[in-house]
Amino acid sequence: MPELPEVETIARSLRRTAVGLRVEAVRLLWPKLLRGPAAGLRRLRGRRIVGVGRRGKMLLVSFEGDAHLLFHLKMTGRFHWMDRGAPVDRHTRLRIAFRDRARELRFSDVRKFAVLRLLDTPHPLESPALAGLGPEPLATPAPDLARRLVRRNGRLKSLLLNQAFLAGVGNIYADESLFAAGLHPLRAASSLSDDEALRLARAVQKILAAAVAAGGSTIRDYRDAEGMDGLFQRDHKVYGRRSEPCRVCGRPVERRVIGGRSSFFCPICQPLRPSGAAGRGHGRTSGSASLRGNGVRRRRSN
DNA sequence: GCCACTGTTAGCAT
DNA sequence: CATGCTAACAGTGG
Repeated sequence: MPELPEVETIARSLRRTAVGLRVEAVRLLWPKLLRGPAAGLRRLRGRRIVGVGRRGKMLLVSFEGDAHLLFHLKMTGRFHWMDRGAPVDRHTRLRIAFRDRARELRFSDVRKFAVLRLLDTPHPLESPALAGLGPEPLATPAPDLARRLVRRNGRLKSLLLNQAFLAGVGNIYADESLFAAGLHPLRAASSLSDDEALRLARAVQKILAAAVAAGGSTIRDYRDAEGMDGLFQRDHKVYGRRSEPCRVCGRPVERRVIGGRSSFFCPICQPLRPSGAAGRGHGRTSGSASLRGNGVRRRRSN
């Protein structure tokens, strides 16, 4: 389900509604949700929620005393505010009740892919659970992202989905970004001209920012913690539009499986081989430095 | 009933 | 480093 814009929207929703509340009880209904001993959750009793954050597609709920719940929602993870006495849906995996509150926060997950970790550190963002993630697309200058792109060999589609390469982009926003950049999902990243790489970096940022502003995309299940639908699905140009006319050129949108994921693109607007004068070869933009070469050698992390 | 499909990703083989 | 396959699980739709 949720990619960066959806998780960001949920984080904002929880920030509005949950920060400041003091925990009365945490009940884990599906023990496998939590990586680590369930007993640890008892420590949260009596503590207030002091903040809600996001890193990539991970949601971080922070409590007093250096305790944090780190959620990965995977496909179908959702939060709901419910009356404490309301019937518990069969997909509810976790309940958090608060002092002096009639409503409790429930986490549900139909497919049981979601993962929860309890962190006890003053610096959760440096925890090993987040260590492998690539940069935050909206907090990294586009030229830096472009430089990373051009150093890789894989297909654009797979690279954008690779969380170690870039954190937070999933199937919807990868396809929408590639369309916005006019680049074919099968293009090798290393074949991009400097202009193309920069175009893609900016397209990713533009699409993600617009999606956050629209509250994410509601295709099926997704809602924020307050039950609100996202609206960005209305702006999808290619995702889920197989055989429908491209909104720019009118030709049918194509669907193909790439790297095991269904991929939607317009074969005219996103040609595999660049045509026309723009974007051919490895030419550098006049007056600006190349994204390639004369770079500092990367040292391998130990 | 069967089959294909789904917004994710870890693990393993090649 | 890249790619392909499987599995984790449940529901929906043809």
